[in-house]
Amino acid sequence: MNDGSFIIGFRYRSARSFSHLPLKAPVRIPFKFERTVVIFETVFRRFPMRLKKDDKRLRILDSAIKVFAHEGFFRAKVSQIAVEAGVAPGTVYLYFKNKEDLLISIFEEKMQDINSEYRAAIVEKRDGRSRLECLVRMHLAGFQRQPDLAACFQVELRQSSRFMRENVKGELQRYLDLIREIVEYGRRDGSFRNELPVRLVTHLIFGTLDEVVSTWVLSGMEYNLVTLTDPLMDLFTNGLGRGVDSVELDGTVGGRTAQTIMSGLPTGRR
Amino acid sequence: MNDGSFIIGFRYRSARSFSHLPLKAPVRIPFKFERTVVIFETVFRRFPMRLKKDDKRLRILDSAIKVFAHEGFFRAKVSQIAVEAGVAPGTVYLYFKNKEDLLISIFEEKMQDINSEYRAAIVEKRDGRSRLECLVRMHLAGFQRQPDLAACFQVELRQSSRFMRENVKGELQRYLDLIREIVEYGRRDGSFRNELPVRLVTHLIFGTLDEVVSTWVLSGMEYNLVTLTDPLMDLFTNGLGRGVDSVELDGTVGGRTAQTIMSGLPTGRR
Amino acid sequence: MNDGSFIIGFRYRSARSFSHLPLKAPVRIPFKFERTVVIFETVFRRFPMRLKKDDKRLRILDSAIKVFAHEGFFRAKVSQIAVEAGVAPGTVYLYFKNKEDLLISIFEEKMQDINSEYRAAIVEKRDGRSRLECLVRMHLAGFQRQPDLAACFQVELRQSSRFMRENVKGELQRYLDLIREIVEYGRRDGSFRNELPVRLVTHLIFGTLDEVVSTWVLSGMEYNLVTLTDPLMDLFTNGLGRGVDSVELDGTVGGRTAQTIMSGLPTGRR
Amino acid sequence: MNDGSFIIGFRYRSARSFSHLPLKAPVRIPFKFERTVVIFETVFRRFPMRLKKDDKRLRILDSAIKVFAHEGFFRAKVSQIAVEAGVAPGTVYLYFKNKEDLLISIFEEKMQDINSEYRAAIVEKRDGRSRLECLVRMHLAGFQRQPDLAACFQVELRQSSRFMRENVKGELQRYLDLIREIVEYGRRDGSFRNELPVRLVTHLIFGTLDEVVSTWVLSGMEYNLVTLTDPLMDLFTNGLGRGVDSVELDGTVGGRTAQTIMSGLPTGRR
DNA sequence: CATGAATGAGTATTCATTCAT
DNA sequence: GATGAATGAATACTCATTCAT
Repeated sequence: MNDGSFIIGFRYRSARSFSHLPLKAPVRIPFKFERTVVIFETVFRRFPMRLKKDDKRLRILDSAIKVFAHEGFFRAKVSQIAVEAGVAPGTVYLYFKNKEDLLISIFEEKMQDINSEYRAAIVEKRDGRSRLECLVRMHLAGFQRQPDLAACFQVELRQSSRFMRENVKGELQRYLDLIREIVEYGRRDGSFRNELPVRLVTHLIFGTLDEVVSTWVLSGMEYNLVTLTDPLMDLFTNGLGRGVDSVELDGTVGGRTAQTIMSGLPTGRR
Repeated sequence: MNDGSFIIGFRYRSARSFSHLPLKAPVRIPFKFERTVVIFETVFRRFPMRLKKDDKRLRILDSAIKVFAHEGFFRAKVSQIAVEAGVAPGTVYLYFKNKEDLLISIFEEKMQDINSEYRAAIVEKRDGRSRLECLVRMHLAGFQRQPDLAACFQVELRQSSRFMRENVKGELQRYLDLIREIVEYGRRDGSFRNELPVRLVTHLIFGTLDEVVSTWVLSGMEYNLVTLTDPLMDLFTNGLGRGVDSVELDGTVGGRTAQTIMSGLPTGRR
Repeated sequence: MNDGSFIIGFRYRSARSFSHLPLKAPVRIPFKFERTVVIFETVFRRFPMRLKKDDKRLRILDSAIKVFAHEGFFRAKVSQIAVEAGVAPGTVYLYFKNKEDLLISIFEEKMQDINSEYRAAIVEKRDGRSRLECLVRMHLAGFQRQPDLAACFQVELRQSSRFMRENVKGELQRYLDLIREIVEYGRRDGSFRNELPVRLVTHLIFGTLDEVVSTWVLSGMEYNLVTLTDPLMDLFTNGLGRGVDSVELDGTVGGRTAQTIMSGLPTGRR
Repeated sequence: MNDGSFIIGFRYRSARSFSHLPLKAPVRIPFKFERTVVIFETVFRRFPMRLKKDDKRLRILDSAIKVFAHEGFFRAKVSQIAVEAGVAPGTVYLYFKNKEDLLISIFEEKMQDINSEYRAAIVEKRDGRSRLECLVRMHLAGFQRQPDLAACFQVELRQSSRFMRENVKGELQRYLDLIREIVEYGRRDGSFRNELPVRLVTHLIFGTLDEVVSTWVLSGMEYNLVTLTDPLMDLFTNGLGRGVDSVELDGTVGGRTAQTIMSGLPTGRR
């Protein structure tokens, strides 16, 4: 859809709504449009900004998260989402192109927030291992905090073939990039082995986190996800192996590591 | 719309009906009828099809795998599956309760085969590491051999809430059990560290394999999955941390690495 | 979509349904297809022909005529048509692609009948004037006999832009051709003036018939259309003029003509 | 979809908003937003639009003509009309009761103008034939000058059942009356035959003009309508029959022609 | 067992119209 | 008067499932 053309202006919406933005192009307008949107609206607008509309849009998006999480994408009814959001069904279509756009938007916008937030937190850590631990912890904590969003991400999002085809290369890719950068950073600072197949490691990390969260979602979200951070970090960094050679040299290493790993695991789960 | 092409024959007509013809040209049964159709159904149509029932059931199941993989569960039409299988739509319901049952059955029956086959192969390996490698290799090779099944397992199967709720504890659980047993076996024979959180390790292994296969499916299945076996095994056993080789040279490195790795962790949390 | 592949079979319909046809290609299958359909089904079919289906299709078509005539195309509900035909709404879509296809089919099939029937009747007349009168009479009588069809033709059919674009050059054009042929025939046999602008005359005749029928439809179909045949023929052949020159030569011509013209007109209408 | 054209403004946003710009390029307002859109809405937007109300009402009416002509009544969107007129959708409802009222108003008001104008022109002609010719010429020229209006009249107006029922007796009737009066006037002054069935003649004239214009509209308005005036007048006055010239030479021809014409008619019917 | 014509419940989406600002 | 965001009624069409043959 995006053919590089510019669209300036938007449906049913006063241009002024964006006047509070610094407006460096491109500005994504989250309505029905599928193109880059730019506004050169520069001067002398004195009427007040009404942000209630954004509120409405957000309410619809959050309702969609809730309904998709509980009903599943295909079973979810747009009218139900509208009711949850306290709007009429038609209103949903003022803000989203269609039901699938709703699903895609959930992913894009929430993932965008996640990418920004995580990246900001991660760059403050000074070594690869800390960065990885930071990511793991935030990943688990984030889904724990927003279970419906977790359900959407882990299950429903995969319903959309358009999503699968187009968006893996979008925000999700940026998430994978973040992981990859952490691995590469860790490789350089000596946290991780130098010869690591980076792409595969990225899959290992993401796949494991994904699987752990999926299992948590499907199990009814009954335990604390975040407690898995430490043992996961241990697995990531040390693997399953006895560290055969080092153990041979120093039997105590295993023991010390063991304590570290075990601590923090929910006892009930094991 | 009429472009001068000819359509001969009809939908919902078993493709099998034409199997006695010397048809060399690819015979495609349309779901959308936007193609030329010709029937050479000329003679002696009364000889019975000698096909065992199980054959028919299996054909339907395999058609379902194909169609689900290509169209997605919700977009797949039962009539499509029937045509691919060379039966009437009603016939599908002689063998399966409904569309979802088809999906569940795919998983249950194929997974059962996989569980049996893999287990048989694995018990022949005499140590945990070999067993894990055997599993990884079979997992990757298996999906590589049956891409449609892979697509079903990785994506479509998650559509069914009934599946998600009931069947995770079925054959999939037995697959996870197989992984867990391998890990425990390896722990006992010294292949793996003794203190491993087994369940988490299982997720790490399964999640990684899952993610690797998913990525392969979504990337268009263009590369060779099986070649990932060795690097994956390395990651599983050794993790990301700097490790073994350097340890051989300098026993203290292991310790140092451990310290380095741990540093930066919020002390309060450990 | 048409990639040159062959598709064998058609939707939900036994090929035998067409076995009663002489099957000179092309055979229009009135389902969802938008292409010519040909069957080379030649031999040894012993099962009985079930023509009930055609009956059902016809019932739907006739219901559509009735509902379109009374409600108008856009206001007509497919479900209403189904109810009138005594079938389920979904059944309509087994026989017609969509609502507009229903409208187009009404026109095409009924117009086809009309063209065949009228042409057959007309060729038996041996001079242009008789042929024209035959056409006028059949046109008026035909609509008089089927008022709902008349309403469809005169009003509803024009709703369909697809109709307007594509079908004016189809069966309707064949009707106009019939008129044109009559005019040309009459020109050759001396019934009509030699220098007539044939196309314009065709419009004059068709437009007048159309207008007369439309007026009749819109007036509530309260009077007898057929009685207008003779006066219309007089107008067509003699025009409005006093036949100035001839009248000058022979005053009686006007009178004789007058009697001819007036006879047969419904007195109530004038 | 993107044909390189620029569209300035956006949906539901008054095009008028841009009327103060030195816009030379054609400004097309999109209804479907599949084009590049740019807004140069930069400055001093507070000067009031000095447009009389009647001007606004007229602009809406003219937009409606354009949109109805291009889209058809049912497919036309009120919002489309509003954008074309440079007003908000709600504004349309300040001037017109609803969408259908818009259609009716087009007819009533434009037809009123036509009736007045034509009548004024016609009364200046001193004999029936000249009057008829004047009407034919004005009819053809009028539609030629306003093709959108022609399309509305010929096609869209028939969509409205309310129109068909109520308004045929309104301004359209006055147009038919005008024709009838011309015929009667011509009858009295000897231009036309005395015994003409006036109402039928009115249909003949109106139907022919209507058909000729419809054909012109549907053919893409590619030829000059007005040039049809003379041949149409000839047809109206002289009909199709062999006539005048030969009569001058041989008075008996008229009789013979009459006989020839009549022969072949079913005697019983006359 | 097989068939496939018929069913009819179910829903995303549109757009004329309103009314608070 | 003018606006345009919000409304919500209205409906064509699909397709899983059934059951008479």
